[in-house]
Amino acid sequence: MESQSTAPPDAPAKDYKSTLNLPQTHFPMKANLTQREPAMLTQWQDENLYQQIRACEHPRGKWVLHDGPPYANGDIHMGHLINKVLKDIIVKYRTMAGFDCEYVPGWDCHGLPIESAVQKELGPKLKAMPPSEVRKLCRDYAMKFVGQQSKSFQRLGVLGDFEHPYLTLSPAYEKGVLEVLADLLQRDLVFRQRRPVHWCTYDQTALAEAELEYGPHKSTSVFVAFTMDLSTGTWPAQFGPRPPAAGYLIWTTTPWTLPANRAVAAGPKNMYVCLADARGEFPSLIVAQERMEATIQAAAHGPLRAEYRLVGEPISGEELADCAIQYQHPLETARRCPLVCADYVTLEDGTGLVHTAPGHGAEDYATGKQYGLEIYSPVLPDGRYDQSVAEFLRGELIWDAGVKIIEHLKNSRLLIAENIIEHSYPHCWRCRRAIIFRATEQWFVRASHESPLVRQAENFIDQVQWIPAWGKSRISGMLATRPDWCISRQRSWGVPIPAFTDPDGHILLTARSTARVAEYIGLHGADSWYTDLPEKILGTDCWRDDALTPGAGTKAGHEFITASLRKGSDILDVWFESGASHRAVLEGTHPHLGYGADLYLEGSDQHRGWFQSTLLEAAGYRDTPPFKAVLTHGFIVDGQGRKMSKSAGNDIKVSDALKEHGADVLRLWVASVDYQNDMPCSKELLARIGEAYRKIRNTFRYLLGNLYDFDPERHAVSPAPQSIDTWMLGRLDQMERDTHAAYEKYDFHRVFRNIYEFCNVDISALYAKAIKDRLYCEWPDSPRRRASQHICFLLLRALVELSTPILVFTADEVWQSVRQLRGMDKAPASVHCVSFSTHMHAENAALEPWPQWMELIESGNKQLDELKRTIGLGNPLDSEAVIVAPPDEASQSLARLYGAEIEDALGAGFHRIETGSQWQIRMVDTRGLYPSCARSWKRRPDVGSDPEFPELSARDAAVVKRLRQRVAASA
RNA sequence: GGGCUUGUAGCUCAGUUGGUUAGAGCGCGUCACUGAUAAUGACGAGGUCAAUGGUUCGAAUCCAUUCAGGCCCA
Repeated sequence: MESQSTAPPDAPAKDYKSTLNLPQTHFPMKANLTQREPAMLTQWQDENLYQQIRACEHPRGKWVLHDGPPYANGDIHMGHLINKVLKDIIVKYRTMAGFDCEYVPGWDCHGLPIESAVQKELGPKLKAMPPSEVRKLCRDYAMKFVGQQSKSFQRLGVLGDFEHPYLTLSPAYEKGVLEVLADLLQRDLVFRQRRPVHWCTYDQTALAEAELEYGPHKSTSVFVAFTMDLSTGTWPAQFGPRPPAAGYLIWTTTPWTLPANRAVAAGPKNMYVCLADARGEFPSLIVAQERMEATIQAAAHGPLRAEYRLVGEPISGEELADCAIQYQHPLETARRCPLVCADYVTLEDGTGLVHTAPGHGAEDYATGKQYGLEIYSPVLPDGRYDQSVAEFLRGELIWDAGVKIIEHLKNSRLLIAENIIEHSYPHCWRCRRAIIFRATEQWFVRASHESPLVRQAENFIDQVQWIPAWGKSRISGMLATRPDWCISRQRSWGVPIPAFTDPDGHILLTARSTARVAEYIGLHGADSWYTDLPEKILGTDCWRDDALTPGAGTKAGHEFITASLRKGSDILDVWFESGASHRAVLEGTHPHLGYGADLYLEGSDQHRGWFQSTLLEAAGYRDTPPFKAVLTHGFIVDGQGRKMSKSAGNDIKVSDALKEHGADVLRLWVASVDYQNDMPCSKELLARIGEAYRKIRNTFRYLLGNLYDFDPERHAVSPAPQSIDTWMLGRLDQMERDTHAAYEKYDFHRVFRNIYEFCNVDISALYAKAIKDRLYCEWPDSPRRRASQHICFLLLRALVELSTPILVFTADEVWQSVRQLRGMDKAPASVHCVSFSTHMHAENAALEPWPQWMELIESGNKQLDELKRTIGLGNPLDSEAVIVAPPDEASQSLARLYGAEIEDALGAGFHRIETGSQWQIRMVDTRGLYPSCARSWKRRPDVGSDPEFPELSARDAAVVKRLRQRVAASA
């Protein structure tokens, strides 16, 4: 007798489960990526998958993404991950789209961080070691991290020529770097000039910003009056009548730099006033209005005990400079120096007038350059004054000179006040001693705004596609304000600047000599610069060439006796090295890739870094840009949008995330966020992506499971026009086109959304639900079932293809199951060797009139929910869909045509058609109306129509009969 | 402080040239199914569109300012 539930536990009825076509697959639901991925990776490497892909046909030709070299230092972090994964997604997509995309990974191997790390390990032993020894240790250090990072990148599923990466320490690369330098020299774009650098007088070496440690330091600060030469310029009327004597009052914490003073800087917008001594005994003083009180106080307690007070009106720094009154140098009475304007002058302390020594400070240097001041630095490497200073200071250690200078100023009655202050000051990271700024000779590339090189670079910028578009304004802005490029570093670990100096101080660094050294280093490596003799490197006893003379002039046809030459000890800025990769790699070590890469892809910080150095170098000697497009990504931030850092404790380690989620989940995360902005990442977010991954994986599993007996060659059937199959095909077509468009535009989060929502909504909630009955219950070969299987096959194929660039492991895992399907044994062994299916499905696809049915289905679902809550209707199969159609014949026949599809889409047991004024649907509880079929669990009036199977519906009875016949026939 | 840039539901994202009641998926809550089962389905609740001021008949959208982030500089 009828029971209330569909499958009573104690039902005596026959078990028809074995007669159903239930899904069968070995594809596991649980991904277990942490184990499976490394195993797949090993297999890829054993089979040399990358070379297999290279060997495939690539009908659309070469397309080059040129890798920016990460620094060979430390473990990889999330920044590396997004960069490499984005690159890999693009390379894989374009490969599957028919392009020949060779991916040559590179590493930046030279530079300070490695050298510092090695020096730290060495400690005091360092001093006794020649550069070539240090360089060997640096090389070992770099190579260790190249190996480590290479492994990590590959673990992320990145495919490329990891067997033959490009390394900036390889002789072939170094050769390319020097060739670029030679080309720039050829075009007169390299020059030599003094510039202040951080200098440790104890270790007698230049230091980089990263080698400084800021800590408290006691300095003697002095207020010094720089006597104005009132015979120059015009005394400003606002200050009242011209006094007999006056001075610019400066304040400094480094009195030892006073000998190198070349100007006084005023803030152009600051207001300046004139102070007069109450007793008329001392010169008037010019100071910033805001510093007036502090100055009067200081002067009152200073050695002169002067009592200053305000006279006249204030004027701006700009106006003051316009008065053009020079001053007498405090230590060289014959020298006259100007008052200039500088934006960095602050009013927080001092006098608002800044003592400017262009040879002893970065800002002072900039001001010096701007006003054409002498970059004067009379300090020797050991911290003693040279012979060019006042006699009483010659040979004096600068750290001890302060006292003498102050004494001298006191005697000249120029010292208005002095006191000891403690402030934060840079110290050498190695010896912990205070450092100084000291101007030394440096090599520069002419890259400031007026330079022809920058004009060419700006021209290039217009020809490049910047993604996102604002990258263009960003790099343009940087280029417009940049100074000349200082390319020399006083270091050992890098590519030497191949300059030679003869005993008379003539310097040899020309296009010709550099090209010669490039060739030599290309053969013997840069180490040979440190070990081999000049005559061997240059290959001649006498080299006739242009020379830089000691007086900074040039001399043509100078004869350099090579045996007497001294090799320069400077190396090139590492940015110069990586900026030459277009020459060293694309035209050098991998010439088939060619100049003019299709794409550079790095973090947006590289607008100042690699993009710019590449652009500048190329602009120095090429007519076309080094890249056709530049794509940038943002930086990782945490769940709150704050930057990630170890100290903040919100950082996520790649190794941890990999251990927890596997590479494909991390790759899916990269694809899921809009990388053009900051990319939020947190444990929570990754867990969320893990769920998305499982949904996609289960969709694959469902599709595979229902294809266990399907042979696309033999069973492919076009779906009936009214079938939901046809709608599914229409959605697939739409989704494929949209996803390809998104890939083309590098819009990976749109790719992700398309795929994910397609799995969730179109397949899982609608299609898979609707075709369950026909797949499970119909005769295996029935056209209705085969048509749906055909669609499942197309869905599977499209989904696996479209997700391959992102889910590189899972897609290949799915692919192995696809190959096991009937008739698929000829498919490529790896999905990575598959090209995208070119056929879209539009010709068979039609979405109409499904939007209308979707509304009915939505309404039906709501009613089912209502029935569930009110009368406890659990299973939709225990309901029927009453489709109410308008009375016209067209509507009625439409309803008859689609009725069964709507029934299935709702998971209902039966449907009827009624006539009404407008389209409607009504869900009816049929538990008291029809019996339930023991096989399909559908409640329908035709259950029991076959007397032989009273518990089955007509369709199920027929199928079971046929099965019985087949079993009998085969027996 | 300067250049570039971001801010729409708990999360990730859509929101065309300004135009009804701002959308999706996930997550969350409730329920159902137990023949996709450590799966699956249904329904539901979530938003002052960062804030303020302006332009407009009308602003998430245009303008200004502010706040909070990010990268690069100083």
